This record gives sequence, C-alpha cells and structure tokens, in this order.
Amino acid sequence: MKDEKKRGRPRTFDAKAALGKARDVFWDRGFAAASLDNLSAATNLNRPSLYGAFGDKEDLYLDTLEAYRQDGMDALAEALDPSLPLRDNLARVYAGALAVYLHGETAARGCLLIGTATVEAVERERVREVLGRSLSDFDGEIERRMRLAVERGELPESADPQMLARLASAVMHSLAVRARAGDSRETLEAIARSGVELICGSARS
Amino acid sequence: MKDEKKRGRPRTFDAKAALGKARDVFWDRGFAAASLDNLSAATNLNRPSLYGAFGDKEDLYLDTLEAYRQDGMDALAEALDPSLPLRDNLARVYAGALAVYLHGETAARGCLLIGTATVEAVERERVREVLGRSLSDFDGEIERRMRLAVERGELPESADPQMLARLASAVMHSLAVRARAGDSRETLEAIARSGVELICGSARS
DNA sequence: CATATTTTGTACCGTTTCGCATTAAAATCT
DNA sequence: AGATTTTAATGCGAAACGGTACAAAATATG
Repeated sequence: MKDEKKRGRPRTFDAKAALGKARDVFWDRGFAAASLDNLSAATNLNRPSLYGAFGDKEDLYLDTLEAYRQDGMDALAEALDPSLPLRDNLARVYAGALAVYLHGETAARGCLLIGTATVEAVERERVREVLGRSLSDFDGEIERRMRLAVERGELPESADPQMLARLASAVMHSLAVRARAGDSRETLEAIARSGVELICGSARS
Repeated sequence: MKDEKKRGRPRTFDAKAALGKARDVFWDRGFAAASLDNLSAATNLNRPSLYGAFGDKEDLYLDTLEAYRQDGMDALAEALDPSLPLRDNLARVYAGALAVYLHGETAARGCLLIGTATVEAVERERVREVLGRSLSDFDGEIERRMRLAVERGELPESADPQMLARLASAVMHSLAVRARAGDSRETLEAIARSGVELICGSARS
C-alpha cells in the first residue's frame, strides 16, 4: 500500500524525517514561539512545501504530537512486558521516559506533550483533545497491566488498578515537568525509584 | 514604607490589580501567545504605562509568576496546619489546588506555573529559575510537614520525608496537567483522594 | 508662580509573522 | 513528444508584533 507510483514530480524529502525535525523545534520552543521560518530552516523545506505537505502550523504541530503519542505508546507497551514483574515494568517505563526527557542542549526537554501541548490546550480544542487522549491512553495501558497484576496475585485483591495506574502516570507527569524545570538526572531517578516503591509497595516478589 | 509621596504625576491605576489581570491573560494564552495588546486591553493600561510600570513582556510575566508563587506558598502553609492530621493536610492541599485549577471559562486553567512556565523554561533561563524554585520550595514545605509526621509518629520511622513530599507534589503536578487537558472535576478529585490514601497509607489515625 | 518630575495617551517605527499567489521544474500518462 | 500532474522556489503582502518618541497632563518642590 505504499509503492503505488504517484503521478507528478516526486518528493525530494522524507516527510517522516521532516516531521521529526519539526518536532524538535516545537519541543524546545513550544508551539506559539516556533515560527514557520524556524520550522522551514530545521526541515530544509520551503514554507510552501511545508504547507503543502502538512497544512498550516497547527496541523503540522498536531501531526508531530500524534506521532509522538504513538511512539510513546509503543515504548510503553514494550516496557510493560508482562513476563517481567510489575516492579520491573514500572521501573522500565520511567527509565524509558527519562531517556527521552533528559535529552537536550541547555535544559532538558521533558515531554513534548506535557511540556508544550499543555499551554495550548486551553484555547485550542484540537490540541486539548490530543493531549487528553494521550494521557488517558497512557493511563489505560498501565491500568491493563495493573489488572493483570491483581489477577496474578502480584497485587492484593483490594488494589484499585485504575487509581494505581493514574498515580503511576502522575509520577511520570511530574518527571516531565521537573526535567524541564532543570532538575538533575539523579533527582529524577530518585523520584522514579520512590514512585515504583510506593506504588508497588504491596506487590510481592 | 509605602506612603512616601512621590513627585510627578501620580498613577491612576492599582499596580497589583493590573498584575492580576495580566496574570489571567498569561494563564489562558501562555507567555508567547499573549500579546501586549491583549495585556494592555485586559489591564486597561496603555503599552507605555505597562512598560513603565513592569518593564518588558518577560519582566511582566516573571512578576506574575513570582506573585503566583507567593500566593501558592501562603495557601500551602495554611493547608498544612500542623494541628490537623497529615491526611487532612494533604487533602486540604489538593482541594485548594483544585479550587484554583478548575476555574476557567472553556477549559480549566490548571496551574499557571506548570501550565505556562514549563514551555518557556527551556529557552528562558529566568523562567526556568522561577519554575525550579517554585517546585522545590513547594516540595520543601511539604517535606517539613512529613518530618514532623515522623517525629510525632504519624508516619513510621522508616518513612522517607523528602521522597514522600516529592511524590505528594507529583500528584499535584498531575492534577495541574490533567485539569488543562480537560479532565472532569470528579476525576481529579478521585485522583487526589487516591493520592492521599497512597501517600498516607502507612499513617495511623 | 515657575520648575522639575513622573505618568498618560497618541502615534509610529522597524521587524517578524503566517499564509498564499505565481512561476519554474520534474516526473508520469497518453 | 506533448499533455498532465505534482513538487519546488521566489517572493509578496497584509497584519500583528514588541517596543519607544514625543508631547500633554498632573503633581511635588522651591
């Protein structure tokens, strides 16, 4: 479904790669402060090409958010490998997040969604929608693993999988914010460890 | 120290009230998307007056953040009234936060710092500094209460006050983000309740 | 009253912004 | 080859941007 030869002049650029470059600009500057000139320079695409391929600035931004969300969900599913203990799962989730969050030139970038979509969410309904869906999908995936943990006896019957999942997400949200505020890797890793401990405290093994 | 008569034409506006109006603009739109025209209209101040009273846009923004931070710390200190049980303290902290976060026309505003300063923190050092200081001050104040709880026996000797405090803050960060993402009051209150339960789980009384 | 000092309001400056119109170029289809 | 379709590049243009010059207005001081 990909190799149908299209008529007309073919693209000379890789749309997926361009999206990645644009994402990096948004990640550092945020949506509002990222100009089309910035995006054009970073992607090596003229403004009309950008416009033609992705639509206007908000469309482009939403595309990067959507791709980021998908990548995040893939990484999450991998980290939650059910053949591992719940504790390890959560630790892997946080470790994966920090590997992404702490990447940055001057200050750490944190999470693209929490770091840049949160501002725009109030006045841009489409951004709010992606952000909300991203958060709840994330919660949902962790909740599934929590339910499994209860079934397996990793967590006591009294555990509330939905709430435990939301609190596990809460620790990630905090890591995202703190990374951008300039907290050190050591601090963030300590918070992650404590979060695992608190949430999986009642887990055996 | 306030009533020294200044020479020259007196102000016709209340700087503190103007700061509050400006804060509301930043709160909804974020720093980058808030134009001087928006701020001028909201405060009923001409741009030169704004500039004269507060400096440039970033100066004004930093002033609003600082005032917000101070208000937050005051509210926090009040919520942590040590004559109440730790559980009640934390519940009051979250309730107070939600009362602020859920106030908004269309979508909830969340927290001014987490909602709008987080984006700018990467490239604006002064914003990052205020944000970092705000977060760590908040952690510190809760940590004090946690230490007291250990001394009093509300929490077991084995409890780690610093980490418990950071996790208590983490729940707040999550509430701030989720409010802006459009989560309902019911959802947020449920998360707050679960957070209290998890963090104070080992607390007696 | 005259002078100094500060605020206020109008108007403006140069820059940057986003989005598009237009034209040139490159590929496929007939 | 000629027509068609799609992409690429130049550049424009109207609007919005942050910030300021300037003069009028209002008060304190001498």
